[in-house]
Amino acid sequence: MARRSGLSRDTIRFYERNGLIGSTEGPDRTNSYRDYHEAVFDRLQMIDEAQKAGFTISELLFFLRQIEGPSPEDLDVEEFLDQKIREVEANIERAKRFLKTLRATRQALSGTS
Amino acid sequence: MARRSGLSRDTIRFYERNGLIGSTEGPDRTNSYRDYHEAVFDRLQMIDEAQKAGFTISELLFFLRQIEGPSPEDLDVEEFLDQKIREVEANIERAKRFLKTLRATRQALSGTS
DNA sequence: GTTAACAATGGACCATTGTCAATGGTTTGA
DNA sequence: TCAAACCATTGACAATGGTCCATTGTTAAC
Repeated sequence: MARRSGLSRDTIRFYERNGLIGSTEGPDRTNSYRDYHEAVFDRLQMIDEAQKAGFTISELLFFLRQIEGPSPEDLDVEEFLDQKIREVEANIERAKRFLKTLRATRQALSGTS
Repeated sequence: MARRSGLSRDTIRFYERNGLIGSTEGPDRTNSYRDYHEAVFDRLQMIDEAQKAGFTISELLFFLRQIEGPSPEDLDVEEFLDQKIREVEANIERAKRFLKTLRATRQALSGTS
């Protein structure tokens, strides 16, 4: 799973410790090797994206719990999502602005040298 | 400066310790109060943006040094900038993708409840 | 049946990016 | 002149997101 997902083994176990993913006992009960559902792969991909988009572990936890099984907290989650959506949008705008600065600097340099 | 920039005093001093900004001795030499050039304000703004765009302190250091005073390392800096520009672009794309996920989830929820 | 290569666990450790607290000096206004 | 409100310095502390290590168990190839 580590190789497939591009994450390190330790990172995956770190996520597992934090409840972001689950593992099952492997088919061979005589050892303690982990086994992962296929869905865990997708989830890891999304965790990685979310993380890079600025989600903290606990935000992810909250979010993922909802995706998997809706609960009475739905309203809170909607607010949370709206909030997060605005945040990510703001991040994108900020990044775009900063990109302009970078490009301008890059231009200035190539003119100079 | 802290009030104007929206950063905490400690954060500003943290940046100063790390060489991202400079301060001068104040006009009154009998105390040890700092004084900041007007340019420091702008720089703080940009540091904040850069930081949120994923630059580390040391990357910023490298970058800012160049902006202020071009050096023989210009070529390295061009490479560095090109690299960083690609990174930020990739971040933006990733964030956009993730935004879709968020919005889809949001939609699903509001349909449900 | 031994060895290399993998797996699990627990806990220590790490870098990054700040934040806080203790201590002590300075300024200002009443 | 005294207090409230600043400022500086130093070094400890903290949260986050991992990473590493020592120990021990398992598997597989030879």
